[in-house]
Amino acid sequence: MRAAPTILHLDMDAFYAAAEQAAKPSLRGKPVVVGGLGPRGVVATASYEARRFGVHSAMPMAQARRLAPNAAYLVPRFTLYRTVSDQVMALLGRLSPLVEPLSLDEAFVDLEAGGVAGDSASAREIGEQLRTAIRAVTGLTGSVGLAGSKMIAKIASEEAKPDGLVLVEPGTERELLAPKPVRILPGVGPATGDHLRRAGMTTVRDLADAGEAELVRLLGKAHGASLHRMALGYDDRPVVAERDAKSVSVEDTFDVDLHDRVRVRSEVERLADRCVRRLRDAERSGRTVVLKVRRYDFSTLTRSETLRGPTDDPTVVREAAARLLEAVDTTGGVRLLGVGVTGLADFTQEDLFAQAADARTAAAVAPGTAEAAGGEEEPAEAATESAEETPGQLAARRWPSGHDVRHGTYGHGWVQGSGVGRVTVRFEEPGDAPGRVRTFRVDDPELRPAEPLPLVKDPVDYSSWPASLPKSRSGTGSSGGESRP
DNA sequence: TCTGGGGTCCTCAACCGT
DNA sequence: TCTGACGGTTGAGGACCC
Repeated sequence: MRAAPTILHLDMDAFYAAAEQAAKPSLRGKPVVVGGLGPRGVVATASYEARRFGVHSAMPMAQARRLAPNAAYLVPRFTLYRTVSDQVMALLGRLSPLVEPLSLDEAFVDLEAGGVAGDSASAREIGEQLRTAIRAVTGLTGSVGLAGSKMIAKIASEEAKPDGLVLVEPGTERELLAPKPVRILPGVGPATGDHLRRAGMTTVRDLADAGEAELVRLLGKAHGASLHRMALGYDDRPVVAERDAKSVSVEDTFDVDLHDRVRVRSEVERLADRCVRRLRDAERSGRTVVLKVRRYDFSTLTRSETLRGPTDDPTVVREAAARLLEAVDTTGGVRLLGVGVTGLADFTQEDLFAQAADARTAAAVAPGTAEAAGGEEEPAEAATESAEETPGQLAARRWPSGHDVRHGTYGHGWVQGSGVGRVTVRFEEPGDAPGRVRTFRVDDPELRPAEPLPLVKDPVDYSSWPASLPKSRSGTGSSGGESRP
C-alpha cells in the first residue's frame, strides 16, 4: 500500500460499442450491441444507450434482441479495436515504463515509477490530462481510477464511469469498501458470492469482521486469506509490465450440436492446426496438449496429455488431440470443441529438429499443398487488394454487417445489411454527419471491402506529452492536453 | 433466458520417488 | 523390508476475469 495515490487504472467506456459509434456517425446516441450474431452468441459490449434497455455483457444475444429490438447489432472488429488500443497504450507508456495491460481496453499504470506524480494533486492532474489526451487522439472516453493499490484504483475507475475520474486517498480505503457488496472484490464471482451469502456475508464489512480463519475455512487457504486482506483494503500486488502467456488455445461453439463422430474428429484437427498457428506466431512451443469438450447439456470436460518435450509441430498436436478425443464420450451431441497447449517454452533444440523434419516433409509433398493444408478461409482478404476479380469471385463475396467498404462513386461506408443478392451500405466516415444509405447488388464491381478509417482525422500531436512534472507546469503549451475544450 | 472466446489461478486426487 | 511423511508432477475440474 502506498502513501500516495500513484496507481492509475484506466478503463475505456463501453469500448467496442463506443469505437463502433465513433466509426459510424449514424449510430451515435443510439443503442449499439457488439457480440456474436449467431444463434448462440453473447453480448461482448453494449453502449450506454443499450444498457438502458437492460442489455449487458455476457447476456445471450437472443435475450438482448428481445430487450432492445431496435438496437444496432454488430460483430466485433478486433483489428479496429487493437489499433485504438495501441494508441491508448502508447499514451500510457508516456507516463511510465510500468504499464500493465489487462485487455484491449484496460490497464494499470505505476505513476510513481514514471516520475510523473508523487502526490494526490499531481496524480489527479495527470489523470485528467490523460483523459483529455485519449479523447483527442482516439475520439473515445475513458474513466480513470487513482489509488494507492491496484484493487482500489480499479474500483475507483468503476465508480468514475462513464467518462470520469475518481481518486481515493490512501487511508480511506476501508470506509470506502465496507458498505459495498462482496462482489466488488476481485475474485468474488457468482459462486463465491453465493457461498458467502449463505454464510450470512453480503458486504465487504461482513468479510472484514468474519476474520481470516473463518474465510479460510469457508473458501480454502489461498482464496480465503487473500479475500480477507482485500476486505481490509490491503493489496500490495505490483504493477507488472509484460507477462509471458502461459497457454494458447482456440475453441469453437457450433450453431447446432455436432453428433457425427467423424465431423467431431475433423473439427478437432482443424482446431489443433489453428492452435499451432497461433503458437508459432507467438514463437513458442508447448508441452501439454489440452482437449476441451462441452456437451449438449453444457457440461464441460477437459482431457490433457503431457509430451516428453515441448513442440510446435502440427502433426504432434493434432495426434495428441485425436488420442484425447478417443477417451471422450460424445453421444448426445457436442456444443463446443477446443484445443489448447500449455507448459509453454521458447523454442528448444528439439523443436528445431522437429521443424527441420517438418520442412523436409513439406518439401517432399507437391509444392503448394503444404500451404493449403495449413491455412483455410481468408478468401475475402485475398480479394481486397487484387485489381481484377472474376465474376465468380465477385458473386461469392460476403459482406459482413458492420464492416467497412469503399465504393468507386460514393466513397467510404459500412455494410448495414445484406441478403437476397443485395447489400445495403451507409456512406459515412468518422467525424462526418450521419450519411445516406444505398443498396447494391452483392457483385457490384465498384464495391470493395475496405480497411477501417482512423476514428480521428487529424489527431493532436502528443509526442511531447507530458511536458514535465505537473508540479512544475510551465504553461508553455506543450502539455498539449488542453488544446481542445 | 439458455448461456462466447481467450485466458489465469486454485484445489484436489492420484501417483511416484525418496 | 515395511511404513510413513513429504514433495513434485500430472490430470481434471471449477471459479473468475475481460
